Amino acid sequence: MARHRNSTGGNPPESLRDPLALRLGYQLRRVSVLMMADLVAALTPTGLRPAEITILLLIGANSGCRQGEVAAALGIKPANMVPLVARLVDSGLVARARADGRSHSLSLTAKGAERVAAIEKLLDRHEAGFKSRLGGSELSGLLKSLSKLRGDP
Amino acid sequence: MARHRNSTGGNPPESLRDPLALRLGYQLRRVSVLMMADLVAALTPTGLRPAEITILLLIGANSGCRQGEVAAALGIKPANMVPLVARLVDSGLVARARADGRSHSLSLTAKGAERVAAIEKLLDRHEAGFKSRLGGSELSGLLKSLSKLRGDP
DNA sequence: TATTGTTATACTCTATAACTATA
DNA sequence: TATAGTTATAGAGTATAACAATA
Repeated sequence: MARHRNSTGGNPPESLRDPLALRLGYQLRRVSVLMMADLVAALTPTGLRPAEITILLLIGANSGCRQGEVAAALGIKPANMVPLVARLVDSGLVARARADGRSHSLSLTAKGAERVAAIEKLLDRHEAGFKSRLGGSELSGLLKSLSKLRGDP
Repeated sequence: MARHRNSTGGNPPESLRDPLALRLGYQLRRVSVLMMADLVAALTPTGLRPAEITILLLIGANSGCRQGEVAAALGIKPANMVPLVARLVDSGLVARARADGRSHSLSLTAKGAERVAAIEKLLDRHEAGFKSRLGGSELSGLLKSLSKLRGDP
């Protein structure tokens, strides 16, 4: 049951029918991948990856928090936090102190705080490019919908 | 500049401050990951992965389309299509025919068409669980916003 | 010469299991 | 005994480069 492309000499269709257009999960993923690729490109000059900047931002807003708290908040497995945090410590952006012998408390160094300020601006610019595609009041509704999808009441 | 958790005998805060709450890209990604995990769980009985079902759905809606068209429509690299399509062919779900010696035209087998019908129902149920978290008219607005973010005018 | 598909491969992200040490 | 972090490793997903065959 083929489409018999060009079998009658007609022009081929310019694009395929899209059965995924109304699939919420698929559309979310495509947009997420698109924004992630743009973010990675924007982060290139910093030498940091997306997961690392989320860690930096979270520590910046919660100085002295424990490593496990950061992992839980970001949905990162504790085992995967280890090399991420180690790299941030090695880069001189994060200070790691023993909190009680079995837990680490994390905070930004002065250099890390500077870097976070620069990253915030970079993120503002990165997101502005996408937000400009939305109507004036559309963004807040979108964020609210996303929050509901995550399970917030 | 630590928070001095419990240093005055107070209770620790139940959660961290979230500097990512208003970051569109981050919130999109968290929801996308959440839905993807639910989808993977829902797909377990089928033995198929998300990328494979998108290929099946696209072929189902565009019988006879070329492999490269499917790759382009789904944002999959041609090199990565090869093992995906091969597995679907081996499973007896997809028929691959030479279209013009250098291109393959793809279509569903009878078994593949049956499977797609079942998958559509499975996807309906999967997405219904999330859509139920949204208000009545919220979904269409959300899909429209996502379409704009992808660059559609 | 440009296009379609393929092969091989490498890199990132994520997941699990087993371990150490501390409470 | 439960918790926090660590180590090692495996898997999935995705990326590039080089190639063959065909238009």
